[in-house]
Parts: sequence; C-alpha cells; structure tokens
Amino acid sequence: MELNEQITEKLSTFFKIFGDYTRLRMLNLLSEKASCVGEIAENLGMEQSAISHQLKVLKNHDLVRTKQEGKQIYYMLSDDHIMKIFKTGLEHIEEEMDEK
Amino acid sequence: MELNEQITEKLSTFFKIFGDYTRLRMLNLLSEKASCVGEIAENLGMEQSAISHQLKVLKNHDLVRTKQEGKQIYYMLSDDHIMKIFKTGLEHIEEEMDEK
DNA sequence: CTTTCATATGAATATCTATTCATATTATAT
DNA sequence: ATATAATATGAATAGATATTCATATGAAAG
Repeated sequence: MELNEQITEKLSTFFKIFGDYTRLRMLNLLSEKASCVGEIAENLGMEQSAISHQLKVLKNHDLVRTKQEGKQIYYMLSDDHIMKIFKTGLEHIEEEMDEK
Repeated sequence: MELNEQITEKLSTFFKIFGDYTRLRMLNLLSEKASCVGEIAENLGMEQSAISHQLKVLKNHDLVRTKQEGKQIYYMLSDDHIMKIFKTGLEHIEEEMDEK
C-alpha cells in the first residue's frame, strides 16, 4: 500500500481513539442506545466530567453526534462504520485467543 | 454486542498498538517486505534504538515475527490479518475525507 | 580470542493524555 | 428573576509512553 505522511498521520490518530479502555466502553454502550452524559457516567461508574471530556474527543473526531432534547443531550454513534472497526478488531482478538 | 471487561481491555490494547505514527509506518513497510532493524531505521530516518524498542512492542503483541539469518534478524508481519485492520481504518479515513 | 557488525536493553527524559476538582454554562421550571 | 438539573470547561495532577543516550549482548569473521 502506498501511504503518504498525511494519511498515516490521520490513521494513527484514528486508531488512537479506539485505543482507550474507557472510550471503547462508551462506544459499545452507544452502539446499543443513544445516551446522555449522566447515563453513561453512571453506567460505567465514572465521573460525569471524565465522560464529558471523552465525549468531546469522540465528537471532535466525528465518531459520535448529538441530539439535544431540552436540558439533555443525547449522544449516539455517527454511523455504523464505527462498529465495523470494532468488529474487525474483535475478530483478531478472538482468533488470537483461539490459537492459545 | 456483549463485551466483557477482559475482551474490552484486550481490544483497547490492540488498537493502541495501531495508534502510533511510527508503528504504523513500520507495519506499512513490513507489509511490503521483511526487513531488519537497521533497514527500517534508515528508511524512516530514525534511530536504530527507537525502532528496536518499537519492534519489541510489535513482537510482544504478536503483530510481527522474526527470522534470524546470521547476524541479521528479519522482521515480518505475523499474518495478513494485520493488513485487514489497516485497510478497514483506511476505508474510514477515506470516506471521511470524501464527505468534506 | 578479539574485532566488528547488528541488535537489544536499561535508565533518563520529555511529551502526551486520562482523570479529578472546582467552576462555568445552558436550558427549563417555578 | 432565581433555583435546579444537565452538561461543559479549564487548570492541575498523575500515569503512561516514545525517544534518546550509553552500553550490553550476540553472531560471525579474521
């Protein structure tokens, strides 16, 4: 594959997002249903602020989008491509575990 | 998807590996041909030591394997699953770029 | 066995990043 | 207008990690 600097840079940034335990759990949650910050925080047993910061990261990189309803802001996956990445990674992990 | 703690942990660790510019460049190089430390270092314009440290990371996580020939140690991708991950990420990046 | 070349390693450092704490913003309801 | 609830934000901190430097290990050749 012929990859230029810019693409490689973007690609590593992209994978970096998935390379965090908390963010993966958040994405997994959001793949099941749109949720607002407080819900996610409670569900994961983490502080609202920590989740909010991470949601910002996810949003900045267009992995999630939002829908405001009154005071609440619902977060959801921006498209189902996200889950494809997720699954491809999973396949690898599972294959690896089978081998041992 | 029903993901337990252990799987999610493994998954985030796995993605973390891809989430680094230098490692991505190394993997990309290795996808074209097996190379030894010195070659990679020269090709990327980095220190031998830095590359060696990163190769260790890649090896510890079974992304690469080695074949010794005399003094030289050739590194290569451990399987072509690695490139599949690579490509899935690329697809996402490219789609994203098209949108804008 | 000593020299040379390729690679690995350990410690030190500098950068990055996830989380916390305190506080600000924003939207609704009273 | 003020109180309340949901969320966002900025600064501080602690922990992780990529790179460098100096040195060690290992293999082959002389």
